[in-house]
Amino acid sequence: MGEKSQNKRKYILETARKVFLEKGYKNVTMKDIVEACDISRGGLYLYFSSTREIFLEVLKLEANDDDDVFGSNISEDATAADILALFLKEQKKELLRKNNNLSMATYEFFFAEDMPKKDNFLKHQFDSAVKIIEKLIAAGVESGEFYCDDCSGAARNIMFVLEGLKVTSQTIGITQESVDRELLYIMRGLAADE
Amino acid sequence: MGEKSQNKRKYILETARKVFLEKGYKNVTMKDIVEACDISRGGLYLYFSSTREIFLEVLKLEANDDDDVFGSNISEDATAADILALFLKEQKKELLRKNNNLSMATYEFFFAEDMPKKDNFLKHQFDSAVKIIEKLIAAGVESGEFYCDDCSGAARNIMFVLEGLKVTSQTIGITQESVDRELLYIMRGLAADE
Amino acid sequence: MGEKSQNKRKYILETARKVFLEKGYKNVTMKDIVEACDISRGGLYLYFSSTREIFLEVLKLEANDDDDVFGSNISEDATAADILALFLKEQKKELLRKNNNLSMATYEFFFAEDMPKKDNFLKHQFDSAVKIIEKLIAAGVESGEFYCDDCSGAARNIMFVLEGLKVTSQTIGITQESVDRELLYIMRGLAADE
Amino acid sequence: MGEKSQNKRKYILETARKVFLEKGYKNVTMKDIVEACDISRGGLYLYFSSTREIFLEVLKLEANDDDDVFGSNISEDATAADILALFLKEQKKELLRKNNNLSMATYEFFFAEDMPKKDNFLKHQFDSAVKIIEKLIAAGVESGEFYCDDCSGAARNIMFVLEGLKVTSQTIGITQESVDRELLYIMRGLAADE
DNA sequence: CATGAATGAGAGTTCATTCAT
DNA sequence: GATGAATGAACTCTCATTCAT
Repeated sequence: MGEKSQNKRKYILETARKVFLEKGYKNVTMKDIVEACDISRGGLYLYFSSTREIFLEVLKLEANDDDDVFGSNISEDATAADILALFLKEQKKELLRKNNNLSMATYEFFFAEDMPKKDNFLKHQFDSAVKIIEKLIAAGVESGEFYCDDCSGAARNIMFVLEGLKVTSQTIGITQESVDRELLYIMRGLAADE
Repeated sequence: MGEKSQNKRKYILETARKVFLEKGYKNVTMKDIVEACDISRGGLYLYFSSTREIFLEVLKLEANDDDDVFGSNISEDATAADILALFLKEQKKELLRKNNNLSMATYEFFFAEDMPKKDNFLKHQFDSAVKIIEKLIAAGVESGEFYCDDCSGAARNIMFVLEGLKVTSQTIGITQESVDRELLYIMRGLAADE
Repeated sequence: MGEKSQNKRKYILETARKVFLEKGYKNVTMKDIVEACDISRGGLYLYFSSTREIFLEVLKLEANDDDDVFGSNISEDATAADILALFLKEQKKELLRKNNNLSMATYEFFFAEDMPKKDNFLKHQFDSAVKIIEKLIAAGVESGEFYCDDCSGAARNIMFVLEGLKVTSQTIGITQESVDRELLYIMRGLAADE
Repeated sequence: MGEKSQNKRKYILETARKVFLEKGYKNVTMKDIVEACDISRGGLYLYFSSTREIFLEVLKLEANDDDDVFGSNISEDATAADILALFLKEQKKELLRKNNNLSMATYEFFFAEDMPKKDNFLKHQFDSAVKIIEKLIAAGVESGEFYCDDCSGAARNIMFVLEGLKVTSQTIGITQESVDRELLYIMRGLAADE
């Protein structure tokens, strides 16, 4: 039965997600997932044939969930600055969310596996985020909220800082104050009155 | 003989470095290192007892070598802007150096292993780099080369961007133009005439 | 429905035959046959319960088909020598027929499985072939075509040579010339003018 | 220690031989051999990496032992007929030796594995045996013991018969009388007074 | 009859680690 | 110090076989 099968598939991915959350990527074995799901060894192979495949599927689900980030909670009359602030706030939440966050495993995955650098979905995510931010800044400049003579550069800069924060939060840790300070620095850099 | 022993130790670390360079961190086994060093399995254990320990030692050596980065090639009458530009240029070289660079393995190591976040040498490196950049900027402001009302924030921002570039270069790839653009963006942000 | 069921049974055997042809005996799994037949795993078990059983059934069908070998294409006034020559020609065709021939799998089957040596149908085939050849030779001697003072021995000798050729063709290969030479040698041995 | 290592290697091969003798080729697993040798799983892999490899090595040893067959027990003044008779007697012994004989496993091996037909040592054995027999017959003709106008054909015929006997003895069984009868038939075919 | 998801035993393989020499 | 054979735990993966639907 296709539906039942789909449910089980989803169940496995959700369970596997928790395992990756806890143990990272490379330390997870098929056996770990089998045990976490409480299914048989062979049963797992009916659905997926490697931890790599499972992790990629988990990431896909994750990406779908993330798509909502921008779409919701934006009131009709929000200004560009409001939206950018909201976006950064979301990022901050993400950064500080210690134990419900796949960044660690994701980085590990991308470092441990040979992924194509030109065409992977991390790149797509990065590039599309840059575009969105660029538009927001441009809109802010238009409306007089922001001052910026290189919207594209500013957008990229923001994304690199966020990336830096993200990786830093995983390797050397980062405090809430640190994040606030960096995001504030960014917003200030765009402020019209500068 | 202590000296002989030290030499062998060093030989192992240098050889292991090449292995990590080629295969990353987690994919390297004690066996790999034994084979690369062409020593006996038991022999390796006389010096090190895990890949983790070896990798940490390799990183220590690496860190010592890196200390020279700032110390050399700076002429007496270099201005703050000169020095900062030089520093960024070094960073760029590092970023683009594809195959003689342990970043990949280092990131992998920090993601795959449970490291203390408060006290690890990546943090020390980061913090001391921030301090140095901050001083440079302050000196530049003093001399009128730079304009900046939050030297500390600017320094941290630079380091986060660099970290973002570094991780990005490993996961989704980065072109020389991209690096140039980002570094230019940073320098412009400090330019006095802004 | 019995008839429908019989058809399916036959379909499975015919499909399985192709699989054995391609992969031999021991390398074929129930899964292989299920997939080749495009039926369900459980479905196959309704008809057969092991590859061994299936192979034996395939061989039975095969044997039935082989019974025609002698019956057809023999004109009324054929002499004993003609018929023997025809028989050897058939055997030659069989020997050289590379890919539509179950010998390989059959040998493998008999070597890999513990079969009773006294009572298996290979033995029946062998023994009845010996008898037929013996009669042919006797008839040839009667008619003056052949010379032979041990028809039974000659018949067995022919069958052993054929068996040797058959196994040799599978293990170390055999050329058409080789086969011709051997068959000619046999016929010459029987020739009356020797 | 190379010598010790060689001894163990030999011990494994001898033990494995017994296993193949008992269970054939394809039914033997690495685990079977490990258990028969009473060594560790990993230990076996230090020496061999598959049952195929082990079987090939066993066959090599076997072949070396077989080389003596012709060399020994031949008195100075033996005639060609004597030597041929001796050879056939050896073959007979081999054929009837039920449980100390790798033929079964060897055939199984050659059927189950994809071996090159042009260049495998079975072929070498076959071809060189043909040559030896041919020479023997020629010598016998020379000395007046044999009559034969196609020594080469006769030699090949003998080998094919032997091959047929060999395979037949494994698949449908063969009695001592049968073997005697066939060998006698062969010798008679060569007798000068025919 | 037929399906196909599920199970679990078992084969293959690799390696960290030890230890007698 | 140094060797490398040996161990055994752990992991991957495949299938024969069952059973609820």
